[in-house]
Amino acid sequence: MKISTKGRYAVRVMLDLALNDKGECIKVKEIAARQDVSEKYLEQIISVLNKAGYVRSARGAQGGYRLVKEPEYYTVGMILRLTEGSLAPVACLEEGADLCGRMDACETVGVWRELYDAINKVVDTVTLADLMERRKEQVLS
Amino acid sequence: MKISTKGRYAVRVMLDLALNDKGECIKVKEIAARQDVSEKYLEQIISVLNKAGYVRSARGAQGGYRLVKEPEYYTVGMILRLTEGSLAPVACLEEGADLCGRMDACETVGVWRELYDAINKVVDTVTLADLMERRKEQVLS
DNA sequence: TATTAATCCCATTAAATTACTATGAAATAA
DNA sequence: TTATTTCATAGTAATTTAATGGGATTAATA
Repeated sequence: MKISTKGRYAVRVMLDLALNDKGECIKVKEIAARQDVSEKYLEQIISVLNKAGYVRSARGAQGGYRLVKEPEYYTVGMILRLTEGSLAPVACLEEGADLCGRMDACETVGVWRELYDAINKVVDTVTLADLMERRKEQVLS
Repeated sequence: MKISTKGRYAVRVMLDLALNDKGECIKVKEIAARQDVSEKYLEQIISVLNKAGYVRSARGAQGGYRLVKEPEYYTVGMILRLTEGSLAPVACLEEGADLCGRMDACETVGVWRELYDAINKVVDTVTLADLMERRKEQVLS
């Protein structure tokens, strides 16, 4: 039941882009340095964000990335689902899952559904803007 | 963010013992047949439940397992934590985790903590007795 | 136009985890 | 004493994770 580095790093990349937005492109190298993670690995992760249209890239010298929409727009859930896949705690709850033969006899699927709902509720409620706000509170205290 | 078969099977084993309790020992072979999972694999899982004192074993012919306490006593959370380990979505929230250097600067740990709380709330609220009850409702409908 | 700095793309890999499988010893009822 | 069961430990194939590496492409700039 762990979120992988891929998902966690993706959230941190998006937040980094939001926090350091000065109207210019931000390079992977900068993000990697600030977040202290492998540049090459971040490259892969941000490529997923790029293909999904969450960030826009500029190639060549002085290139880099920026968020396409406002920080209010992106929820942690969107980012995690994109990078981690479904957040369902069991495969049979995934959208488009081939239905399990025990489904109607299954006494446990109910808990997993509740768990799934609880997880979704949390991650879909928090946006990048919320995380930015929290940071400000941290700095003040 | 998946619960492994180990954790899921453990819940099913415990529930199977609760549902099929007739005052006698229940053999792994029976449970494996009912739940349609590998006997040998279940043996390993139930051994964890045994060592934790959740079930009691009787060795030899006519041996088997039974729940130590009432189904009301066991929450899904207890069983999952025992078999899966901590349900924390990130390692730094685990009890006894060596603290991350970025902890105080970390803008994301807040969401993970909320997620952790939400997960714990669900799994700690549901007991085996609740699952037994749900099953009855399923059969009636 | 040449250089430099960046993204883009694809392949590889070491380590860990998952989900078993196998073997055989030890205990106990009949 | 035999059949049946748990107990303990080791092995293993497949998958996933978390990267690393090499090189092609693009674009600003000197």
